[in-house]
Formats: sequence, C-alpha cells, structure tokens
Amino acid sequence: MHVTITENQPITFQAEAKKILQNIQTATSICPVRHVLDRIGDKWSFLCILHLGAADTLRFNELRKQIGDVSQRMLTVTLRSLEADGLVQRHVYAEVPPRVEYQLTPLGHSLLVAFSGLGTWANAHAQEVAQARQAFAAREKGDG
Amino acid sequence: MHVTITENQPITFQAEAKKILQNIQTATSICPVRHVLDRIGDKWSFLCILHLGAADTLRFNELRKQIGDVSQRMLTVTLRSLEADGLVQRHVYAEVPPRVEYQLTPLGHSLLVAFSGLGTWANAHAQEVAQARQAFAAREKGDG
DNA sequence: CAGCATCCCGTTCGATACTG
DNA sequence: CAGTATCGAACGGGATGCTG
Repeated sequence: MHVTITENQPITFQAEAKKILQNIQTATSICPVRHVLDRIGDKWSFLCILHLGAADTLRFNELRKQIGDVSQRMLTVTLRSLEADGLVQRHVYAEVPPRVEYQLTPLGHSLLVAFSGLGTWANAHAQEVAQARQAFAAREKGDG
Repeated sequence: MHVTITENQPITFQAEAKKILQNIQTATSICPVRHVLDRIGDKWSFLCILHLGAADTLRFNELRKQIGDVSQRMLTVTLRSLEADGLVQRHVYAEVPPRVEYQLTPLGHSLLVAFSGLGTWANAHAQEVAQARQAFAAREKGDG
C-alpha cells in the first residue's frame, strides 16, 4: 500500500488509527468503540461522569444542580444507563426524606481517565476549532 | 472538603476530573469539551476521522464504502462539519468525472490521538460493560 | 462521481403532572 | 427528595430524486 503523509505528522497517527480500526473489525458484530461513543456521546453521560469523578459522591439533586441545565428526566435516564453499564454505583437509603447517592465505580474511574485525553485536547484546541469555523463560514459566504 | 475514595482508586482520578471541570468552568460560556463531544459524539464523525486517519487520503465513495452503513447524505453532512471545524481537508479536482479527496488536517490528527485513549478503553472494557449490562438486566427482572 | 433538496419517519428530550 | 408516566415539539437521519 502506498502511503503519503504530511511531513509534520509522524506515521504513528496512521498506525494508531489502523490499530483502532483493527479492533473494530475484530469485534463480533457491534463495535465496542461505537458503543462507548453512543454511551458517552449523549448529552449528559460525560458530564455526569466528570462531576461524579470530581465530587466522589453526589445526591441526585446535588448532581443536577452542578450540571445545571439537565432536566430531571434526563438525569434519571442517564444515571440509570450509566448504572446499567457498570460505570456508576447507586446507593438508596431507606430514609425519610429519601436519599440516593451516586458515585463512580472503578470501571467508571477508568473511563474518566480515558476521557481526560479528550478533555485536554478540547481545551488545548478549542480556539483553533473556533477559528477554523469562522474561516470556513467566511469562505462559504465568499463562495455563495 | 471531605474526601473518601475507594482504596483501589488513587486520588489522581479525582484530581483529573476536577482539572477538566475547572477548564470547563473557565470557558466563556460554552464548554469546549461539550462542543467536542457534540461534534464527535454524532453517529459518523468519529468513524470518518478514524478511517481517514488510517488511510491518509480517501475519495468520497471510498470513505463511504469503508464505513459501510452511512448514507450519502450523512457522509456529506458529517464531512462538511468536520471541514468547518478544521479537522478535515477537502480537495476538489476540476476533472470529469469529478474527484474529491479528503484527508485529516494536523488538527484532525491530533484529535485522533486523543481518541486513541478512548478506543483503547473501549476495547479493554467492552466485556466488563456487557457483563454489567446483563447483571443489571437480571437484577431489574428480579426486582420488577 | 459527488452532492444538494425534499419528504418523512423514528427517536430524543423537555414540560408537566403524579407517587412513595 | 427522588423519582415515574405521559404527551408533544424538535431533531436526526434514511430514502428518493435531481444537478454539474
């Protein structure tokens, strides 16, 4: 296979992508990476994991307040989903008034670490992306 | 602040999450991490970046064939979006029949690297997640 | 070959009301 | 407090047909 890559980008990136693709192809039928992205790509899972990771333990409404703009429904749905995936642990206390606490499982913590690379990238390149967007919009206007 | 964390999880995870949240809070109004996830959380962006990273340069239909189950419309929309974000470069050749080639920009390559952590995690823990799901489903059935 | 425009459907998600 | 249930709007995304 003929390979040409821009000089400022070492060949490693390509190898990395191929490795991931390999793993995807190897998967029985549904790609695990796709699944993970389906899970954390939704609007709230990522933030839930982040906040739970930062605070260790949070009650339902504490978490809701920290995230800010999540509806009660979506927070419930998201937390149940994370719980089903074994990423979040749910503790229900038989008290009045009711108290439910959430925290990350070890698996959830490990995912948080995997996230951090993405978080770092986002913060490092957010401006570049914003500039690219502006440049693209300007170009569009010029062409159209 | 009182901190209790399970013994098998070093404190670093928490610090990591706090750091990311710090950066999120710092952002003017829209969190860059959220933006990135909005971008790559959609159904196809991630796969586009992966395949382009692995193959270096791909034509429209080549990319479409590699991804497999993407509609023409969604591939177009996705690629335009990635182009707007400065992650993908689009080369149009004034030929008959038309030829359009896509490849990652350096920025796109750097994102690919950030992805790899997630890809690794997904492949490493896919089974654990699947098992957790099954256990959860069984528990649900037992409770309900 | 590459891509845009239109239609249409399923899913997602917010708002609201009710429960233990 | 921490949910569940239901409804309706909004959006994503597939199928189809048409252009350069």
